[in-house]
Amino acid sequence: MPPARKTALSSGSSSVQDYVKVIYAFTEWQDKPITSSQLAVRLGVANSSVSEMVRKLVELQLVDHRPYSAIELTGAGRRLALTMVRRHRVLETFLVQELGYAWDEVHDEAELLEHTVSDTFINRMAAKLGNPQRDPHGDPIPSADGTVHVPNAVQLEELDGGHTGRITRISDADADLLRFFSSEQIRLDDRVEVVGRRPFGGALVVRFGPTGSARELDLGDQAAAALWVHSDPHPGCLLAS
Amino acid sequence: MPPARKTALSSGSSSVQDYVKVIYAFTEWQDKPITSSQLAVRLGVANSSVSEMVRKLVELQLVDHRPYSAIELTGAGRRLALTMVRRHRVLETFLVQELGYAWDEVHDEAELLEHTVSDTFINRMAAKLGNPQRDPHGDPIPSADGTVHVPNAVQLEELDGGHTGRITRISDADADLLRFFSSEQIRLDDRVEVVGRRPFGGALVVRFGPTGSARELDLGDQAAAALWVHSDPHPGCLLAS
DNA sequence: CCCAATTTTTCGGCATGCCTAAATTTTGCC
DNA sequence: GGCAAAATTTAGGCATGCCGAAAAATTGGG
Repeated sequence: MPPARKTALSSGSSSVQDYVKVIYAFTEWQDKPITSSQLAVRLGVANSSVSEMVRKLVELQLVDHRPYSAIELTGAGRRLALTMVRRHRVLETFLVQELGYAWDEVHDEAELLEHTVSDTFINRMAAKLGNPQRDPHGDPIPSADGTVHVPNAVQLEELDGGHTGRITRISDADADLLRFFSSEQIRLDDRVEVVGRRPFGGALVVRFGPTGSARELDLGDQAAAALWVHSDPHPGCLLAS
Repeated sequence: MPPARKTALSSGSSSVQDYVKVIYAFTEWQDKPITSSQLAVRLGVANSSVSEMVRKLVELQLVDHRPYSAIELTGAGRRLALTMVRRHRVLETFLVQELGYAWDEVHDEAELLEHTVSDTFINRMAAKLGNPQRDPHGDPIPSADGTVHVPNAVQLEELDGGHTGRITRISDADADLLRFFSSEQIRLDDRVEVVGRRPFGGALVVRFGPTGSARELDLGDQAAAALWVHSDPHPGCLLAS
């Protein structure tokens, strides 16, 4: 008897889910596919572990991979990844809105729960929340059928002086950073203006808050990379025709 | 460096938690400690697996055990078990009250989640629910500090004809049975009267509902064992002086 | 173009938990 | 009390995922 034939789309083990999720997250921003060693770093495992697991993911038809080349999700892999992303973000939203968690507390809890909860559970949470489109950090929540609307934002880091915009996304990867943003009262949907950059690769100077009472602030590289901005059209930039 | 020294009270693996939970659940009703083979049946694993795991539980000082004799929880074991029971029952209550789950849907979901959630998560759920004393099946919810009030109920099965009482607890072990109770409109806190027993080990005849419009019903052994009743004092029984 | 540095894979090992089959110990019936 | 049946433990294996070390493939600088 064949061993209980996986529902194809269905979960896979907790490890499989993590691998697929990280591969997806990488591709979401970089346009290059992820390499074995980058995957190892992000998962905190040895390169050899990645090699083995990737072989398994190929068998499960979740990724495409030729030896010594980069790793790309298949359609099924992408669907699984989107399921995991949806779970994670619905959970985070629920923790904040219904259970009074703070911004910086939700990531780790969601990271654990996302592997365990049923689709029913997620969908009922989402329904209770009114099927929100984004989570507390501004990350888009894929719908149950797997569609996502990724807002076209850029990292604050990449904007030149003079640009203005609205914060649409704040990376939840580093809880300390989130606490820093909290303490500086930097929040989703705040307006922001890039003033300039301190010389010799120094901090980014930005202005936050309403145009009258704006606070000026120095942001280090990590902070500037964690903030994603929907940039307003700018005189010096004709890309947005 | 010693390997990340367990917080003593802290979780243990998912398997350890299940073993401890089943050992506890058994002792909650039977006054004899559980044997190896009974444990195997309840966990759905082979006897040999139990032997191995019990050795590990002894090492972890969660149970006491001499070879070939029964298995008993230590203080730490009981504390861990109560933590798990609390988690399970808070989860069940939350699923029913906040997410609109039905009675018979919650057990399996809670069974999975109880191993994954943090204490914070459980305590915030409990707080949101107003720190309930019992779950949707009437099972008592241990408080965060590990105190439980077990209502002194007996299985309906064990009552003789003529006894009356109130249903205080309905075992959630069998979802089909729960659906049966639902369809028969048998609910927590309903009054019940034992009419008698069909001859030759037959079904138990009981009467449910308000004294005027009561329905009479035959209950099989499994159904009668799943219903726990707080029995009223009875003329023929002088145990409650 | 070639060789050394880097990346990736393979190879043996470890830990967890489970299994079946084979001891071993206990129990209960006569 | 003895002996067979039942319960329990030990022994040897399997699957999953991880590791470090060693081998193999790729790469990039001279």
